[in-house]
Amino acid sequence: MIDKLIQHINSKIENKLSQHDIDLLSDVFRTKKIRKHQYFIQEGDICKIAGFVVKGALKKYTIDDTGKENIFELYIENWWAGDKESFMTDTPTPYYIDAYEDTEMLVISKVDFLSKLNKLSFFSEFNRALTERQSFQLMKRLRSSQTLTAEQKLEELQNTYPEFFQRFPQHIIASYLGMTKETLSRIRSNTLRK
Amino acid sequence: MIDKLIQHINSKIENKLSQHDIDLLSDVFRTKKIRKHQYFIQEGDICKIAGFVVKGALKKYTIDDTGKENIFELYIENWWAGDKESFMTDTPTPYYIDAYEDTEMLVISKVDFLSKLNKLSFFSEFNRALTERQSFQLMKRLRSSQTLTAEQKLEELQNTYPEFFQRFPQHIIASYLGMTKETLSRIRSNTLRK
DNA sequence: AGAGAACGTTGACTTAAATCAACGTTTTAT
DNA sequence: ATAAAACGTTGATTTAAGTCAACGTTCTCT
Repeated sequence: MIDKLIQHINSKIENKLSQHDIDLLSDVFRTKKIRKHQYFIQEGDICKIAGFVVKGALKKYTIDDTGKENIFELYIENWWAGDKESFMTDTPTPYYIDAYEDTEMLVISKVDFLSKLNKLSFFSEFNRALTERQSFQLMKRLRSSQTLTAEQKLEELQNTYPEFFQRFPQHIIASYLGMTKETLSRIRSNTLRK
Repeated sequence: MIDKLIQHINSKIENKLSQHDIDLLSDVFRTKKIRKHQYFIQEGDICKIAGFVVKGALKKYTIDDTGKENIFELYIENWWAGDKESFMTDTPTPYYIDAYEDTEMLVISKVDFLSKLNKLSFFSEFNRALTERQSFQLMKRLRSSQTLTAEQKLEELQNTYPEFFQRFPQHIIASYLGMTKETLSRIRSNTLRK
């Protein structure tokens, strides 16, 4: 199971991992299974672990005062799930993350992350690249959120992460895009008609 | 002039900079002045430099097909201006950055950034912290963009960056918040009335 | 196999914010 | 000093998307 993580890290760094690195990774990551509908984190938690999705699907969202879910991230295989801000700064998370499918993750504690991984040059390089990439994606999403119409947002997501449409139902995709399920449904029937 | 940069970096890292570090920084950063209305970067540029604002104010924006400016970032003293994605990945930027006031910056080339700074542990620590912080802020802004009303967005900005309201006119603030100047004006007159 | 939940669609109506336009005030440049 | 540009406000109108509600279909669990 650690293989998928090794592959993932290898794909993002310059030099392949040594056997020693691999042993160390096997040591600090542990398996965590989350059944459908179960929480990985809940609002108010101070996140002590972060997780790499080996198999399954999850969603990250807030719940507003009317009880509505606002979804911000969707995770499938090879994504990192968690609230990095809560993890790094020891502050309560505003998010929930729960499994939309039965999920298997490799998780690491903050203690191990800081004391064992982050001082390894391969890992800090990997982590830097990942953080940077996430920040580019966030900037793009903010831009889309502020400038695109609902129809354009849908089209962009279909180009960027087509796999989401295979894994999540429409009402979840709609919330991720910041629109209602009704709006998404209408856009789809309009664009099909063309 | 380099003093402001030194102070800024010192405030974000564990151990203070040594004289040697300071000399090195003085060496790789050069001064750049930008007069009001002049560009720092333009759409299509591959950004070869990034800059620290010593004095002045700038805005980062795209221009849509109708010619409208959509503002995404505002920079004043002690902010880093540039398109990091273009800078790091050598891709054309979609943004313009221009000076809203006469501005003085300390700029660094990508070559020096990679070959001289990033291998210094104090700088990579600083850079990591900065990138991480920006990514947290972006997540928060995306969340606000998707879940808050215009009135709530204004209130949040007044709490987060009250200094922007002293430095930029309302129509620029409005665009930064993803609303029109008319909407911002109406919100203000409504909330004053209360 | 059957009940209930989850999901997607459609229609009628509402609403927050955008657009369009006009106008007064302030700032800027020469 | 003065003309032009930049800025902010207000009113009338439009519009994209949200809300509310009903209904049919498809999963899912036991």
